Amino acid sequence: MIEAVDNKRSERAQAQRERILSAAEQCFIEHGFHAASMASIAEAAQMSPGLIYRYFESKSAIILAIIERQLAEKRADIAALHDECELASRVLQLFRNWQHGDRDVTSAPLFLEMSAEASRDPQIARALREADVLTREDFIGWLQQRNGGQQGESQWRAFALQCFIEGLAIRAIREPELDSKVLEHALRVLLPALLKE
Amino acid sequence: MIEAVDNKRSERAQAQRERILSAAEQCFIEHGFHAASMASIAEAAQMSPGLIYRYFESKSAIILAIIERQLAEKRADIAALHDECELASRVLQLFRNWQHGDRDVTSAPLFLEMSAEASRDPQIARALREADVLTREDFIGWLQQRNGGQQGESQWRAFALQCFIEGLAIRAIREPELDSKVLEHALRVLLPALLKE
DNA sequence: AAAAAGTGAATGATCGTTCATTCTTCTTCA
DNA sequence: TGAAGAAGAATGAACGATCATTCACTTTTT
Repeated sequence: MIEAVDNKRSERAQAQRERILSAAEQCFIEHGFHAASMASIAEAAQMSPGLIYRYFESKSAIILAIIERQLAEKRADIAALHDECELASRVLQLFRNWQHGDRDVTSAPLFLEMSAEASRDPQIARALREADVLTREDFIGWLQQRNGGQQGESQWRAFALQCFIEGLAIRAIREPELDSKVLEHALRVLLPALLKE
Repeated sequence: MIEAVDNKRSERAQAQRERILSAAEQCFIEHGFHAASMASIAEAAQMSPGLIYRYFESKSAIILAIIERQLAEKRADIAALHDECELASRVLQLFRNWQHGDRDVTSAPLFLEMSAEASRDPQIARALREADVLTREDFIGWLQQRNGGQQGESQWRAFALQCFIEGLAIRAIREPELDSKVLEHALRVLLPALLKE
C-alpha cells in the first residue's frame, strides 16, 4: 500500500507546515516580520531552525503561506454571516478582540504590517491582491443576496464597509481602552446608511 | 555676541536633525522600520553613520521624532479644512495620493507600520496616543463648529470618519489601480449620513 | 539497511552603535 | 589684524551581536 504510506507522510508534512505557520504567525505578531528571527520561529514551533527549511523555502515563503491560510478563515467568516443585525455585533466583537490583542480572523498588527509590506514586496502585493479579490467577491455576493440592488451599488457599499472595518484594526491598536459604545453609536448610523436601498 | 553664535549653532543642529528625519522617513517607507539600516539612512542624509548619533540617541529615537513631526502636519491639515464639500474632495485627494505611493500628510505604509509597531513598543504607543488625542480634539472641534450637536454626537462621528479615512490608507496600498469613482460614490452617501444633524 | 526526519554548529553577511581620529569653525590674545 | 589653540562637527573603521541559510551528521521510521 504505497498510497497509504504516502498519505501518512504528507499528512505529517502538512501538520508540520501548520505548526510552523502558527509559530511564525505568533512571532510576526510579537516582533514584526523583519524583527522576528528564524531561530525564534523554530523555538516557538519546537524544532530546530534547519528543519523549517525542509518545509519552506525561505522566510518570505512563510509569510505568503500565512496569507493563503488567512484567506480561508476570512471567507469562512463571511460565509457564516447572516442578517444585518449579526453584521453589527460581529464588527463590534471584532473590534473588541483586536483591542485586547486577540487574534480574530487575523491579528490586527499583522494585518497592518502585511499591508505595509505589500508596498515594498511585489510577491506579497500579489498574494494580498488575489486574496482581496476573492473576499470582495464573497462580500459583494452577501450584499446582493441580502439587499438586491445593482452591481455598481454593491461595489461601493462593500468598499466603504471594508474601509471602515479595516480602519477599526488601526484604531483598536491605537486606542486599546476606548469605550466600544462609541463604535456602537457609529454602527447604528453607519450600517443603515450603507445597507439600506 | 555669544547669543548670536549659539543661535547659529542650534539652527544648524536643527537643520541637521530635519535632514536626518527626512532621510529616515524615506528609508522607513522604502524598506520598513526594522529593515532600514542606519547606514542607508546616513547615505540618504549624505553623512556618515556616526554623525547621526550626535543628533539622535538611537534608531527608535528617530521614529519618535518622526511621529512628533507628522503631528504638526496633521493638525495643520485639519486647520486648513473648511466646509463639508472640501472634506470630500480632500479625502479623495488623499486616497489618490496614497494610491500613487505619494506622501500626503503621512505615507500610508509608514502610517500602517507605525500603528503596528505601537502594539509592540510602548514608547511608540504612547507617542501615537498623545498625537491621536490632539488630532481628535482638532477634528471634533471642526465638527462642533460646523455642525453644533452634542459632545457625544461629535465623538462617534469623528471616530467613524477617522476609521474610514485610515481604512483608505490600507485600501490605497492594496488596490493601487482601483477606480476612485467607487470612493466618490461611497463618500456621497457616507459623508451626509455622518455629518448631517 | 535504506530512507526520511531532524539536528545544531558553522558561514558569511549585516546590523546598531562606538570611538579614535581628522577636519572645520570659532575664540583669544599679542 | 593674525596666529595659536580650544571646541565643535564629521568621519569611517572596528566591535560584538545577530541574522537567514546551509549541511554534515544523528536519530527515527519504514
